[in-house]
Amino acid sequence: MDLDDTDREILRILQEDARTPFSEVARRIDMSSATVHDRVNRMQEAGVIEGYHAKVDPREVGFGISAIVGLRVEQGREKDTLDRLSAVEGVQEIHLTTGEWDVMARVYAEDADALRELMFEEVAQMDGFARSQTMVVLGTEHETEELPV
Amino acid sequence: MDLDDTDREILRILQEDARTPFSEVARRIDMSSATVHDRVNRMQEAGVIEGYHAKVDPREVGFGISAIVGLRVEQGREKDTLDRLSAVEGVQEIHLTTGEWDVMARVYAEDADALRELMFEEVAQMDGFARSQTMVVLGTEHETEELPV
DNA sequence: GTTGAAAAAATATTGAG
DNA sequence: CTCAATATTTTTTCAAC
Repeated sequence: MDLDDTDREILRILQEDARTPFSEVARRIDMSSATVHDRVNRMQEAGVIEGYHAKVDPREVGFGISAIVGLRVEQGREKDTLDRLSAVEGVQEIHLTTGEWDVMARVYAEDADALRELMFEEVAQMDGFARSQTMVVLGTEHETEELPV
Repeated sequence: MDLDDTDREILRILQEDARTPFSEVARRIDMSSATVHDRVNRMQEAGVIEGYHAKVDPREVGFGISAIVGLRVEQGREKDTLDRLSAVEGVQEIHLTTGEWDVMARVYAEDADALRELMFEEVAQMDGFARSQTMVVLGTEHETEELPV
């Protein structure tokens, strides 16, 4: 889909605050809210906007620790192995990558103990993983949901 | 902040679709919309809900490639180095980690060429980084914005 | 592709149990 | 904390340019 400057402005506003009323978006970009509505609909249908999500603070809901995990997957069974990994609660992202690891995953757990259990008793024991490395996140210096559109 | 089951249900709904009208949230959890409104306000004020963001497909806005980057930071100048890294366009996340790398970052770029430029001509040249490794994301197997609350 | 206006729906607010 | 009623805003639709 081709996006013009108006579309990009709308995206910027909704990335920053997805609950901004269309009427206010319209005010800010100096157009009618019907136009905003129409453009947002088209961007949703085209898959440019994939959804709207409330960002919840992990700590406030009991996830006191997270880690970035590198994994080596045994050849020939990637699909099945990753499907099982996806289903593990606390596993938020799984990316196939070049370089040192086949897979990089982001996992959340309640505390260090739960993370140990998750990694060493659940993930590392799963068939299909040859090796893993857990990098515990000590802190997040910078994090944005907003792409520079 | 203490969250009860009702709060958690509201969080689940808003994590899945942040634009769900409060009246519909209320219907689904069988409460009045005033209650939902009140609870959402309290969760916002307490920082449980950090915001609402439209999820935009990176490819649709010109980011055809992304990478997970490991970095070693020279001791004694972490703060300044990471501040400068945060300001680089396309750098979405920066986490301090244990293990092989001091810092893990997620970066987005237009294409392989732009990623090379970003990494080797911008980041790797920055004072303060001793070493880096770029793991190009070949695909994303699983990704959710929703924490299992 | 955009607009303005009207109808439908949702949200904010208030007072009370 | 929750509800119900009301006042205010917003969303949605649609004829018209």
